[in-house]
Amino acid sequence: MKKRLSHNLVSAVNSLHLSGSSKPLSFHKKTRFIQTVQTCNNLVLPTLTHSKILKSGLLNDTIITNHLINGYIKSQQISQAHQVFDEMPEPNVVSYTSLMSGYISASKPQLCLWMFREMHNSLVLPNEFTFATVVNACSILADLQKGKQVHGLVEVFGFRFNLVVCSSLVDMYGKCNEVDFAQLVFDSMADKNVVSWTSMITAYAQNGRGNEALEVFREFNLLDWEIPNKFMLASVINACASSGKLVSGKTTHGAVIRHGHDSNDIVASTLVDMYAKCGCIVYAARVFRRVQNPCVIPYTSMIVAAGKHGHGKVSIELFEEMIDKRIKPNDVTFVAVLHACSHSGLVDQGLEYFNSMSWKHGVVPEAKHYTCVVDMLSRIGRFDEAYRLAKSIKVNPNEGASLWGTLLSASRLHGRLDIAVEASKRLIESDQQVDGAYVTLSNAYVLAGEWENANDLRKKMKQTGVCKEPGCSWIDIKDSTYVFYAGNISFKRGTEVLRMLKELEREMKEKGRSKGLVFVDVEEEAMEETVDHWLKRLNREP
DNA sequence: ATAGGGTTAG
Repeated sequence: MKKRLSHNLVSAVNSLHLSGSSKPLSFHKKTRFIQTVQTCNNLVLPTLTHSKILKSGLLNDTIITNHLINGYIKSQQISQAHQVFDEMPEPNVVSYTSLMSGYISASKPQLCLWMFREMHNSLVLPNEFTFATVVNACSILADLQKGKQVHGLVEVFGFRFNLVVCSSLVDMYGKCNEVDFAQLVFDSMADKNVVSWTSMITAYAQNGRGNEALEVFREFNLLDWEIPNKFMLASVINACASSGKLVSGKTTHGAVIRHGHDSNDIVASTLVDMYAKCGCIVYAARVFRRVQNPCVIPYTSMIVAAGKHGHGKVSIELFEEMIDKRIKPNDVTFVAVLHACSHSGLVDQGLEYFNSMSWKHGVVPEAKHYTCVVDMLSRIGRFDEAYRLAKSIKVNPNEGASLWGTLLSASRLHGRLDIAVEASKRLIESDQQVDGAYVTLSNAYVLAGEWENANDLRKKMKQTGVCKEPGCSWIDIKDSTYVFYAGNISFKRGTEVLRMLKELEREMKEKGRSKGLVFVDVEEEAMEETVDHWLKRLNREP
């Protein structure tokens, strides 16, 4: 590899022979030059060739300069690329589009949009590459408004029949949680390929509509003109995981093996995740151990899987194993570890990991990590620390919602009304999950016996039209899905379930694990009666 | 010359 690089370097210089002379290059030399820049993948080469081009006066040649821009982008020197762009007398579509996609690979999608606006103000017209790129920026930002604007321009410029542009539109609508729009675009497409089908499946899978994702997958298979690839299979398994479909998950696992994708890291990660979410931790572990040289992603999935099943110690072992193998943990890995510690009561170890993130592993804690720690501390009743930590960081509305939401539900469980009030105030301020905040706070009042406050809050909800959709869980048995709504036991064998819960509660109390279960997830006005009824019943019973 | 899809938490 090293040899090839230095060879490139030499040939770059040789192919130019430019020093001093400003003679136009021969076609042959230009081609040689372009080939050299294309293969460059180190930091020195673009700069070196840049200076050669500068001396030769070739910087006015748009094609040559575009190659230089791409050279800088490939070697991750986006600001240099932009500088070259700025000095171009006549940038064309490629110059603009290259820089735009450069900004995306530099994880600066905002600047990609900015470049697109610049382009719009110039006389250069966008092409299908430009649109695919800018739509991609919108989906990374999950910016529906921008996405729709760009979609309008796609129609205006006549790219609505372009396969790639439409695939990225499907993806964009999916990432913006507008699955029905995604379906609309998908249905309007004349040409479809594995990528567009995968985008559609992913859109459903990532929006909690696993059934429809599987339906689309079935439709794809019925066409029988292309076989699913690893991208598609990963997405389908994700759909199974998020809707708890073990049987479909196993069937898809079969397809993964048949198509020879079982050695793929990411596919294995989705399988680990799917089995863990469907309750089969043993299968999850088996799939994980079969991965040769797992990278950070399967490790993280397995850490999550163990943590979810209450094996926090195993999560920690996996983390340490990973570090020993010199695999660098990322931000998600730490969420997983902290989450695992939190759910297994390994608070001190969790705090230790949290404090070592930055200096030991080079991962700067973000809001989501603070949220985990707040969760960890408040779970065991260390509210004052949790509250202090939550107050100490700056968050955007979205992050604030999960941060204060975590604190709110924990403080309700522990009956810390003061913190519950404070947390819900902040939650309502963040203008996210307002419905949930109202309900949880009102439940906290109920728990503290402050019925009047609870009623006031209910009234306020009615006035402002805030209404909470009832939460639910479900399980698939054979071909049927059984759905259970929060606060509702009016299904078959409901009383049996309640009796079982009481029994579990008794055992937990005996082992000192719980101060008592809370059965007050009043989600709807109409259910208040039944819940009150239970509450009284539960209080009456010893 | 420049473009599209997969994973991990709550």
